[in-house]
Amino acid sequence: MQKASAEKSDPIAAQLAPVGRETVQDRVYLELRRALIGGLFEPSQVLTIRGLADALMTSTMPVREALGRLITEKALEALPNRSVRVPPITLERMDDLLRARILIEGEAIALAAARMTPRQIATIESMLGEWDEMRALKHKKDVDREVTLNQAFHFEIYRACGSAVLIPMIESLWLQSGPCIRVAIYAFSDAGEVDTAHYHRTIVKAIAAQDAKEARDALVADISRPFTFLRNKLEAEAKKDISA
Amino acid sequence: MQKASAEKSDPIAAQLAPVGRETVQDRVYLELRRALIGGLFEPSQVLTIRGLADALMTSTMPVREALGRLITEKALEALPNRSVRVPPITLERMDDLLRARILIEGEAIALAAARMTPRQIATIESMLGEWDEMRALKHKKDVDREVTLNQAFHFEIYRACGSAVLIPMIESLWLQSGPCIRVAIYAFSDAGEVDTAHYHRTIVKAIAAQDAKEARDALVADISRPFTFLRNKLEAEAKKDISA
DNA sequence: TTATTTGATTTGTGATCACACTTGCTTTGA
DNA sequence: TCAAAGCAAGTGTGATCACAAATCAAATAA
Repeated sequence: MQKASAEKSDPIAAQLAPVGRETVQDRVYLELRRALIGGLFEPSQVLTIRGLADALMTSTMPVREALGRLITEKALEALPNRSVRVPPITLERMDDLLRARILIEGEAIALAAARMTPRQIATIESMLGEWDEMRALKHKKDVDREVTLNQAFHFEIYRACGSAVLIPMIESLWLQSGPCIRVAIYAFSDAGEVDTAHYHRTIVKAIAAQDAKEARDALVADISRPFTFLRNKLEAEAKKDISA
Repeated sequence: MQKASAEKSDPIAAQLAPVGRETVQDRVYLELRRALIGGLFEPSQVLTIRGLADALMTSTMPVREALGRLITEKALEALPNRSVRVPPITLERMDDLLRARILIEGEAIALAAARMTPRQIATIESMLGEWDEMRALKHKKDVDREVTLNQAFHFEIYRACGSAVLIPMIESLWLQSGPCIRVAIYAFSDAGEVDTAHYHRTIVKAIAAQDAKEARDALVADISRPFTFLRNKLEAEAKKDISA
C-alpha cells in the first residue's frame, strides 16, 4: 500500500484531490447524453453502433454499453429489429412527459426553495444576467448556449433539493424530452425568450423569499410553455395534413 | 421479403403474434432485476462480473452490459475501485426513497383510480383472495411468494395509470427499495400481514368507487409501513450500538 | 413495367483475448 | 516481531472475431 502511506506521510499529498479515472464508456455515455438533451439527434433517427463508434473514434464496445444504458432510461428506444432509434414525438408522449416533469420537478423545486443557501441563490441570480447578455446580442441566435444555460439554471436548483433519488429521475426526464424541446426552441420566435427570462426571474425571486408554492407555480409555467407551443404546432400541422 | 409477403397472403398468419426474440443479455438483466426487487442480494454485497457469469452459466459479456444498465438506474452502485455492489441501507436514503415513492406511486394510483376497467378491478380483487389463502396456511412463511404477489398487485394498478413515463420510474424505485423491503419483511411479525391485507382491501374498495384521494391515502399508508418499521429497527440498533 | 428472388453488405450479439489495475498474501529487511 | 516491498491471483475494460439476422440492390421472371 504505497499510496495510503504516502497520503499519510507526505504533507503535499494532503491537498491533492483524487483524480477519478473516467472510462471510455463513460465519455461516450456522457457525450450521447449531451447530444440527446441538446436535441442534436432528430426524433425517429436510427443510431447504429458502428456508426457512432466511428464518429466518436472508438471501438464498438463502449458504444454498445452506452446505448444499452440509454435504452434502459428510455432516452432511446429498442426496435424489434434490434436497431435503436431516438423516440418519435407524439402528442400523448408529450403530455405524459410534461405531467411527470411537473410532478417531479415541481416537488424538487419546492424542496430546494426551503434549502438553498444565499450563495446558491446568488449563483442562479447571476445566471439571469447571462441570459440578459445573450438577449442583448440576439442577432446570432445561439440555440446551443441557450439550451446549456437553461439546463445549468434548472439543475443548480434541483441539486439543492437534497434528494439523491429525485435528481436522476429529473435527468432521465430531460433526456426523454430533449428532442421535443429542441424542436420547440427552434420554432420559438423572439417573443418566447422574454417569457423564459420572466419566469426565471420569478423563480429566483420566489426562492429568495423561500416561497415554495410561488416557485413551483413559476416552474410549471416555465416548463409547460415549450410543450404547449410544440403541441399547438403539431396540432396545426395535423389539421393541415387532413385538409390537404 | 418472404415474411412480409407471407403475412399478407397467408390467412392463418394474421392471428399469430410476433414472437419477439429475447437476447441473453435481456435474460440476465431480468434475472438480476428479479433478484434485486426480491431482495435476494444483501445490501453492500459486492458483485463480480465473472462470478455472476458463472452463476448464470453464460459469458461475461451479457453480464457486464446488464450490470451497466442496473447501475444507471441506481439499482446498483459503482464504487471508485470499479467494483459494483448493491447500495447499502441508510436512514437518509430510506426517507428519500419513501418520499419519492409516495409522490410518484401516489400519482399513478390516482390516475389509475379513474381509468381502471371492471375487469382490471376484478383481477386485483381476486388477488386479495390469494392473500387470504396464504395467510390461512401461514405455518410456512413464504416470503418469496409474498413479495411476488405484492408486486403483482401494485403493478396491476400502476399499469392502468396509462403513463408510459411513470411506470419505468416506479420500477426503478422498486428496484432501489428492494433490498430494504426484504429486510423489513423478514423482520415483520404476523401482526404486519393483517395490516397489509387491510390496506390492500381499502385500496381495492377506493378504486372500485373511483375515489382517487382515498386510494392514494391507503397506498401511502401501505408503502410507508415497511419503511417506518425498518426505520424504527435501525434506530433502535443504532441506539444499542451507542450504549454498548 | 412490375413484382419476386437472390446475393452482398451491414448490423447486433456473444465469446474470447490482452492489458492495466486492484487486492491479498508471502517474503524480506530492520 | 513488525512494517514494507514484491509477487501472484483476480477483476474490469476495451478490442477483435465469428455468427446470425436484417437490409438493400441488382437481376430475373411474369
